[in-house]
Amino acid sequence: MRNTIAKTEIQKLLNHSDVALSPSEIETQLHGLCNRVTVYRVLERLEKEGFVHKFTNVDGVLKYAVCQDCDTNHIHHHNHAHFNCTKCGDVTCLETVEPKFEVPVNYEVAEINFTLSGICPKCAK
Amino acid sequence: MRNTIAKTEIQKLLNHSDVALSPSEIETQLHGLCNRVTVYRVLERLEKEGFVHKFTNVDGVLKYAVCQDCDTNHIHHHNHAHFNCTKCGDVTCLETVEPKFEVPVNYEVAEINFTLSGICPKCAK
DNA sequence: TTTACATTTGCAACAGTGTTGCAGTAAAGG
DNA sequence: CCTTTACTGCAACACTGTTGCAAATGTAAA
Ligand SMILES: [Mn+2]
Ligand SMILES: [Mn+2]
Ligand SMILES: [Zn+2]
Ligand SMILES: [Zn+2]
Repeated sequence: MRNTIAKTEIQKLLNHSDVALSPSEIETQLHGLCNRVTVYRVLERLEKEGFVHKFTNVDGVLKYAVCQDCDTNHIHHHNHAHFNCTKCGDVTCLETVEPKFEVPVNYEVAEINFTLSGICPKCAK
Repeated sequence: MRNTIAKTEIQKLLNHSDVALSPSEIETQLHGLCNRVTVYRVLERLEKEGFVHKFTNVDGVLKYAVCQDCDTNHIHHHNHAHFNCTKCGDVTCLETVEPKFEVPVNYEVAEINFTLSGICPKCAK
């Protein structure tokens, strides 16, 4: 997979962001550097390469964030929680929060999507 | 809130369904009984009245399902899991599955959205 | 039963998200 | 520098969900 300007800039954005970003947020922050469609396709590539993981936010919109441990550990585990602040709108990875649960017999769980909403520390005070 | 034909039929659909339904699925099953927009507005009403609860599926689409214990217990608790079968596409409430988790300090959790995906019992064999 | 009126509905129009096909562009290696 | 093929932009599309407004309808009072 080739290193293009769009890819490089999107990777930079995600690396420097402390919140998960949606394709449209990324497009805005790129100030017209590339087309909307390219953002989608680059993100798809970055996910395949293991640089980012994606999830669906409570509002149904896609969000992308860098993988924290995957690149170092070479193991992909994305069963952590995501937090959506209803005040500032920020969506953050809670890498340390992994839900414990038990499903009824015969259900085979492959992936989980665990999104919390409420007030984040920044907005709490 | 008034009892209209649309509302009655949508309630029937949801009551008799063992899977959660999206507005568009409901619209289809109503065979043109009412407008698309009406489905959205009726569902909104039913949710306010406490007959149904809604959540966002892994694919970002809204899903509605009847409340099981709420109407009898008069307590609303919707922190249960939802299961999305990747084979048949069915989305079901797992009323008994409630995730256990702990968030970092200063995070105030108001609601949770916990969606599992994998293979359902029907498709497992 | 009729009337009055707030609620509900249909329609049209819209915003937003995500996808696809295709022609043109540019990265990477030789 | 040339060739190959991945990548990009554009246009067009499908789908989900929302809103404003005029017309229809449910409900309760007259
Ligand atoms: Mn994450
Ligand atoms: Mn449910
Ligand atoms: Zn916040
Ligand atoms: Zn299934």
